[in-house]
Amino acid sequence: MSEEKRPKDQLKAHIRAQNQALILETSERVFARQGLAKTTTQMIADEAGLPKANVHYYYRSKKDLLEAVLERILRLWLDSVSEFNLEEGPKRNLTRYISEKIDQSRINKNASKIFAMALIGEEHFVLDYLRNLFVTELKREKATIQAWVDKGLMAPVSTEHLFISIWAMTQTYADFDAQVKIMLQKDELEESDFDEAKQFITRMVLAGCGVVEH
Amino acid sequence: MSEEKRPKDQLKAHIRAQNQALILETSERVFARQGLAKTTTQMIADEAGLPKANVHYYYRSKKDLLEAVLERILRLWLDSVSEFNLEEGPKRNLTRYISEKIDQSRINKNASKIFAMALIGEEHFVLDYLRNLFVTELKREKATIQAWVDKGLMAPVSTEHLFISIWAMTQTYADFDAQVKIMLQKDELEESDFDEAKQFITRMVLAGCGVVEH
DNA sequence: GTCTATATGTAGATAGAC
DNA sequence: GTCTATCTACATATAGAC
Repeated sequence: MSEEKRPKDQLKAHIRAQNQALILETSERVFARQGLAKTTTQMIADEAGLPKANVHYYYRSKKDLLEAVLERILRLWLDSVSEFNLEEGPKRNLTRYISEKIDQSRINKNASKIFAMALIGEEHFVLDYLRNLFVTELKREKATIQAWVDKGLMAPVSTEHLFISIWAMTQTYADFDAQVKIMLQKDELEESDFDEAKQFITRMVLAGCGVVEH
Repeated sequence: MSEEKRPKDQLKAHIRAQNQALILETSERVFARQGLAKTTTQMIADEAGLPKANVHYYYRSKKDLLEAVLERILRLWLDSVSEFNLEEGPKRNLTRYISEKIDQSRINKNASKIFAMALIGEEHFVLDYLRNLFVTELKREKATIQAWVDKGLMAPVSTEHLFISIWAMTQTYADFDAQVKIMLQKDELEESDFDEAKQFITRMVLAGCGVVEH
């Protein structure tokens, strides 16, 4: 009975996917620029070139839309940072991790800002995500670091404070870029600024963790 | 001609000062809890036990009120961190600076959060303040650090990236406390958590800057 | 699936009696 | 200086024609 409907369904599914993608991309820009609460569905609709009712057709409420944006951000985000590789040792791993985090902030600044805004506003959606992340990811990294400590490759440090510090330092270049620009007295940050940040942060982390050269 | 009015004027001035203080303190709590945009003058009025029109009598607009809150925060803030003392050398100075910044975040968490929210939202008021701060304060600190480098007391580092990192690490314990709580798996942060943060951050900064022991 | 028109709620702000 | 009542604007969200 639904045989004849398939082509039409496929077309509809295509339109749906396209419009949803357009709305999500536009929302990410507008949310990052205006702030979560100041953003209106009207602004998003205007910037996407759609009537407002169309936005509400795909995402019933503004809250639904924000959560869809956050989900997309977080999914892409996890993929852009490598897991620790036990055999390579702390020096290479920490250096790569910091580099990837800085790249992530630079390349997808809007995503980073939205995440920070949701976190500072204590959005349940983001807190729940972090709790999950903690269980699945962080515990593994913690075990890896402990193994390096046991092998004498680095000093015993608090994994929690280490990650808190690395995240704070790397994300500040995206989330508080207005402050960073004032500090560096630049109108826009260049790739070289991010490279200097990488070097400085890596140097501090490796030295602070007493990572042995090899 | 105004001789007889003085007592009445003094009373009015007293009432004004008291009400303004009440409104500012309440606003700081509500802004930090709800976020800048989600906060309504009605919420502030309710929590202060005043009618909304009374709030608008003292602060004509919500924007005026937010700026008054920010001004109060920033004024108190500068006073709570010591300036660098050239003779003491980098180890003592950096250790004290980090300790004071962490204390500041812990003791006045709401102020720190409001500042972060205003910064991420790129409020002109805060950006202008930072530009002033840069000119007056940071240039002096930069000269001091350069003097230490010249004396061989520490490695040559970028003052800008150093301050960006210290600010990021110390403020993250206040601004993103929800994230920190999840990482440390605690319902509330205790003074001991902040002490551990101090130690970890200090260790990283001193080691990363190659500060010589003495 | 699209979009105009509209319902409903609530924000910021003020007039004007006390 | 206080506070009720109200104005205006605009937000979210939806109904219903196309």
